Amino acid sequence: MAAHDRTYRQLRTRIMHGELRPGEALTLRGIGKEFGVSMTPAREALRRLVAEGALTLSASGRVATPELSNDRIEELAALRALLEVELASRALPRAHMALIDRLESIHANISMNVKKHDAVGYIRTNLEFHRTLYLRAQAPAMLAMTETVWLQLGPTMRALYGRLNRTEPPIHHRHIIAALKAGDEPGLRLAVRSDVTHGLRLLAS
Amino acid sequence: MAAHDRTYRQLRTRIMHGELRPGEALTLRGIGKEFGVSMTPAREALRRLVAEGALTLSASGRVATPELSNDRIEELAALRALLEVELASRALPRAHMALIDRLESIHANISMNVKKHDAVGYIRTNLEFHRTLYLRAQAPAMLAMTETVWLQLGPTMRALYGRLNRTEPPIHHRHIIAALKAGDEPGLRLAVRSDVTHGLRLLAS
DNA sequence: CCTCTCAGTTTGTGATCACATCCTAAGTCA
DNA sequence: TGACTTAGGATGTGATCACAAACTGAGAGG
Repeated sequence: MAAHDRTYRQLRTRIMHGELRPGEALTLRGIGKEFGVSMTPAREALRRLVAEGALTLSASGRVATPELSNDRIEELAALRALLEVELASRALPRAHMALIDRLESIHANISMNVKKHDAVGYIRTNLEFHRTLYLRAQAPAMLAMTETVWLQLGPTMRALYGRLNRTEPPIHHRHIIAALKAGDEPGLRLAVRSDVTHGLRLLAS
Repeated sequence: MAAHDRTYRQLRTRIMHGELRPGEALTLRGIGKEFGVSMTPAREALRRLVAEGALTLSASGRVATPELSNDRIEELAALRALLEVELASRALPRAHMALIDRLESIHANISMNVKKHDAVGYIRTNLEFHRTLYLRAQAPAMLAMTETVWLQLGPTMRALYGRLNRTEPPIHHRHIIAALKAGDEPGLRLAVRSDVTHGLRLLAS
């Protein structure tokens, strides 16, 4: 596989899972050395992430993880709500029992990560929960757009859960599963919207 | 200004305005020669557009304008509806008279382009109409996301316009302006949704 | 007339280099 | 002590090159 693509993928998951702090700087030669490639593929990987909004580019060409303003966080939360409510709604008619079982299994993993106070693990399994549901919507462009929002929020999410110090798994996931079982579309929309905006709202204060 | 950025911008507007046909291929050396730069900035510009979904990357690394399936077109239309209705709704409370005057002036330009059968001019002024309205929403991330949808639809829009052979300016723009004047939010949402999905629906058939 | 083969050409990839700019920190002067 | 200066290092940019893979089209064989 192409070196630039490998580099891109690894950096992307690191960012989405919150393994990088907001404001952390990345250099071409540093990335190149870390992944054993030259500057060229490192540059492509970084510029691609910049294009997706996962990284910011300073006026002098330096690239770093974004430090989001409160306004930006609220806007991204609104985008998550808009897109994910639609995705969940489209997934609902196709959600059979196997999907619900899988969501419950992922939910158990989330609870485990909460207990272990593993922030990265928590973010990873939480996103897995959402992605598993949305995959059923059969809307790849919409899902891709949602993932770029997750990407933009990655470093900030980490900061959020660091200062939140959770002891309970997200209550809204239970509501999502219940609404899926009942085929209750309004309930599902509300549960997804609450889950998405819940944590981010209190970060922006 | 940086060469790769100049190249990127020029290509981007060409694609968004429908100056390239669906399926048209682009090469690094060709782009480089056309814009008077070497392969390096040409590559960065192309990869950035690929990252935004404006161009597709074949398995062998060749890059071309996308040929969208009907399902994909419908999905992108749904995304436009979702995002643009929200943007219009957010712009409504801030829409004062100067904005409405400006929209009416742009609408006159659209009518002119329809009369001249100028497809590229039509697409350009039509997008200008929407962007002018959405700029008032003060939601940069949402607007950026909307523009990447426009970008993905660019070449297809051109094909659409060619087979549509319009003789009248879009009726829904008048409804949008009327709703703005009246401060009628439900009416505005409906008008924007109709305008956005109108043309694209009949393309996917 | 159609299909397969293969050599020539085109194309993307990644490495390296020279250069201009930016950043940093030690040093200097008021 | 504090602000300014400056030299050295670090960093992004763009050009060029070698190489491998993919594509193209002409020609051979059926």
